[in-house]
Amino acid sequence: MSDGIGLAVSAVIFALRPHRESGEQVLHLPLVRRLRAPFDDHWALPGGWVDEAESLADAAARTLEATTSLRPAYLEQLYAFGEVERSPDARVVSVVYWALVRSEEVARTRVGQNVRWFAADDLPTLAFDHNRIVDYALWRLRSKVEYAPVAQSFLGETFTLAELRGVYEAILQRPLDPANFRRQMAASDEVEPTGEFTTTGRHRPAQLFRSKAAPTAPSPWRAS
Amino acid sequence: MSDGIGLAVSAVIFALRPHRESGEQVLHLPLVRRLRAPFDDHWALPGGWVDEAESLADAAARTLEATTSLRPAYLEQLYAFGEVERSPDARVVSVVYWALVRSEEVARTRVGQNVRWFAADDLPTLAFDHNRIVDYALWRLRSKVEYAPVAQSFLGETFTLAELRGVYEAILQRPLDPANFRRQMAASDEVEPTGEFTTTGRHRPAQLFRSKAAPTAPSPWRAS
DNA sequence: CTACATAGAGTCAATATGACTCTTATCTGG
DNA sequence: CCAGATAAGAGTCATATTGACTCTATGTAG
Repeated sequence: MSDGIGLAVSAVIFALRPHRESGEQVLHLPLVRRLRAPFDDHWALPGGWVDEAESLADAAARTLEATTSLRPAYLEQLYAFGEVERSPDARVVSVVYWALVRSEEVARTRVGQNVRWFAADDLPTLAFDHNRIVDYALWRLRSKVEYAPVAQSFLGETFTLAELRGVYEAILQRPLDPANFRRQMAASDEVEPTGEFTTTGRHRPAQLFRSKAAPTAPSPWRAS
Repeated sequence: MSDGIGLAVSAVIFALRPHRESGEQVLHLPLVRRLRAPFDDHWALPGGWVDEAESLADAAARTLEATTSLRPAYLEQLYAFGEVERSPDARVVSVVYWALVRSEEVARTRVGQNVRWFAADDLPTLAFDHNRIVDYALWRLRSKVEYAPVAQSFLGETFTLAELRGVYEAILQRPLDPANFRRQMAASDEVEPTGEFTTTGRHRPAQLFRSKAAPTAPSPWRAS
């Protein structure tokens, strides 16, 4: 075989949280403070070593829950990073996943001293090549949201079209026309109306929708 | 660390070759005959173990050249396959790449007893989970050709639009309207006319084109 | 009851796409 | 040397999609 090569998994976990000042929904991700060298005291993506008895995806879900106690609504492999000098001293190949978690789930979570949420567009300098990894994950999320039904994973079982549009706007960082958004969703077969309506705050009640086709898995699985 | 986990690379290498009967251009890929257990005597994707001193992409290119002596015009990571029971007895994680090689390059290559080209849509039962991997690579190639300039990698420095269209037709397995294809290519900024023309066979000479934007790398690199 | 805000439907011009026609340039067979 | 045959390359037309915009319905707050 080969070896002397460490095999790790990490995850870029996205959630929507209100920005501390503006209050707008903004993409955030949880980072973990490193407690040993290399990059002692730097922030890093949650992750860990792959167990011999678990698949890569299982390892990603496990380490993600162990470090942040989050359970994602969507999980997909991002890329395997395998440059030689990614980590000083050791050779490490990281299979990185990206994940989306619902806002409810975020609230449920206690984050301690060593886990903290950061706005995705305003990160400190991270350990290893993790800044680059986050950039790539962001690019992938923003691309994928345009052609695949992933945005729903940020929301609960049912949601209004305005809420869903808010998710798209937060991801794409630009306003979308409500009427056109509604039309595209109606045509796209991604959501379906439940009969129910919001017993709303102060405006006309909005109909609740639910996702139709469950967000499809990565796609190696589509082939099977 | 972890370990006891073998880290391998494999490659799905596509080239266009005339189908043995119909003579049409068809996607082919080279497979390697296994000479030991497990799956002794089965055909498998070319690959090998990752060296401690080389990146994943380098390992893919090296093992690919070592087993098939092909040098690809395009190489991109496909997926990291890491199910527990992929390989009997051992635990192996395979980072799989997919590649495109020019037809010239194919001709230049001697393939021996233990390396053979197969039509991509008509494969035998392969070792490990390699059939599934090929299916996924095919899906990826067919998707990607619709929005990224990868088809050029099958051709040489210059080519006519008819040749390029032939590549698309072979990949997508459906005829494309010549006039519409020309229009889209003109609009797409992917190719540019050289001034030269084919000193043709028996018809009106066609202008030669070359690719404009070099086929972009995977995209973790676009972010940097 | 009035003002206001969002839900949701509809209009219109610009653009992209598929199917098709027409002209031009070359080779081949008589 | 001329008459097909064939592909190159330009152009036409009906249709679908998209962005920008308008209009009406239905709730709450005062």
